[in-house]
Amino acid sequence: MTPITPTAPDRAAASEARKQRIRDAALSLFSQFGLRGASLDAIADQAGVSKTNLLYYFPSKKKLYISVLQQILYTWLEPIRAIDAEQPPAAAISHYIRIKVELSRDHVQASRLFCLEMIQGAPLLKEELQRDLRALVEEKSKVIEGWIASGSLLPVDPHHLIYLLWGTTQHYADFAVQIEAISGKTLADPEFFEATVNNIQSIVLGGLLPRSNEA
Amino acid sequence: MTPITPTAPDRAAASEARKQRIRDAALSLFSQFGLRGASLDAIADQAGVSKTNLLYYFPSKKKLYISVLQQILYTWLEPIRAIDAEQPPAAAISHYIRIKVELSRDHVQASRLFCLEMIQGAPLLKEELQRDLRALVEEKSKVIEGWIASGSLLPVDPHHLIYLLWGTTQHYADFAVQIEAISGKTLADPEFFEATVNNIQSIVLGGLLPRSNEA
DNA sequence: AGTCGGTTAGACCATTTGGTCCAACCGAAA
DNA sequence: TTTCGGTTGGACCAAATGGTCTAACCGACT
Repeated sequence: MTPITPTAPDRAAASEARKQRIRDAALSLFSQFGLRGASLDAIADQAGVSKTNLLYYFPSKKKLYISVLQQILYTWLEPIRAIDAEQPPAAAISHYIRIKVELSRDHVQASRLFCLEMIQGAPLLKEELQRDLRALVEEKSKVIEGWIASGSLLPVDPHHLIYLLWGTTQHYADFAVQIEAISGKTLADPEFFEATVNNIQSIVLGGLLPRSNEA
Repeated sequence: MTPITPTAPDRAAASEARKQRIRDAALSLFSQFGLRGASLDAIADQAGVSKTNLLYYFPSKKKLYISVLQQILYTWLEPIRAIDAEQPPAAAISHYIRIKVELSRDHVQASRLFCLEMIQGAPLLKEELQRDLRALVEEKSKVIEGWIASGSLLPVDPHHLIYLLWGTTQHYADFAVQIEAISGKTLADPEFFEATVNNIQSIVLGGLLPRSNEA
């Protein structure tokens, strides 16, 4: 399948492992300090590799950054792909919220890097956002509108619903420090994780106000 | 009130204006590239001031950063202070959402700098968060619990409600690029602004699911 | 006029940083 | 054994960066 490796396969595997170690270190530092704020020295250091070696695998800082970004982008947008019209909306949205909070728990750094890139104006992702993500959101909006038309969902603008879900779930990764300062808990705590999922689900699906039983 | 200025008041005023110009430029660059990513040269340049002059007013980069951060912190946490037990919850929360979305519209850079600082672990704000913000949230949580006890709000964990409100509203500032890529609109557009506020209010207060009229 | 303190900027410095160069290494094929 | 391509790292470089030093400026008060 892959082109025959010119040297022993161990060689190629070791090389790929090294690349991944570098990408991991890069994610760790980029997600904390941004593209400009993280230095190649620091990344190479954390990866346990010489800077020259890093630049052998990734010919420039920007290339490394893009490589890292590409790798997380797919994972990041996966949950929304899974939203599916066949399910009843309550189940679909509940499931989406859970998956997204899981993502915030298990991929904090990816979440933060994504956020950093957005804050900076997404110079490297703008095209992809405008093309792929926009189409994806449009498709899912159709699904939501179908639910509304069938009367199983109250009328809301699908876009804003999606933004609310994104914003809320993402918040638990990006602002984890703040949340920990206030609640003293992290998503790593299973109880807090469940409480988070349940509360978001209950507010989004049921709202805050009790329905006075009139009419 | 203030100690008598040793020189003419114009002098002091001009000086303060300059300081503010520097802080503004600093906010603009720090909020885009972070503490490490923004350079003093660039800040001085954008403020129309020599780098030496900048360092005359703010003796170090870190001091400048802290000064900027301090200035936005108060503004940033003001809306939650305004939540008040006397109002009915629907009005109080609706109002809070509107104020917060206004903040995301009018202080994008402040929002982003705040977000950046959180992502980095808030090394400079952690104490203040743990002390002031925590107390503030605790106080407001009491108010929310009062509403729940009186039956005018469905039972939710106040903390998670607050996080949901923060996350959702903040999202419109920090991820403005993404939102613009998808919706093609900005909060600067009055219609989009109103739609944003209304949709968040309606989802948070009323939820998504229609209440089947049973019982 | 002189001077005094707050203010401003140009020259300069040490360190950091992204990136290049060259010599060496190493396992496999000839 | 030699050689060869992929791999590795130490030395090095030019630019950028945070910060200092020194000299001059300027308006107010004597």
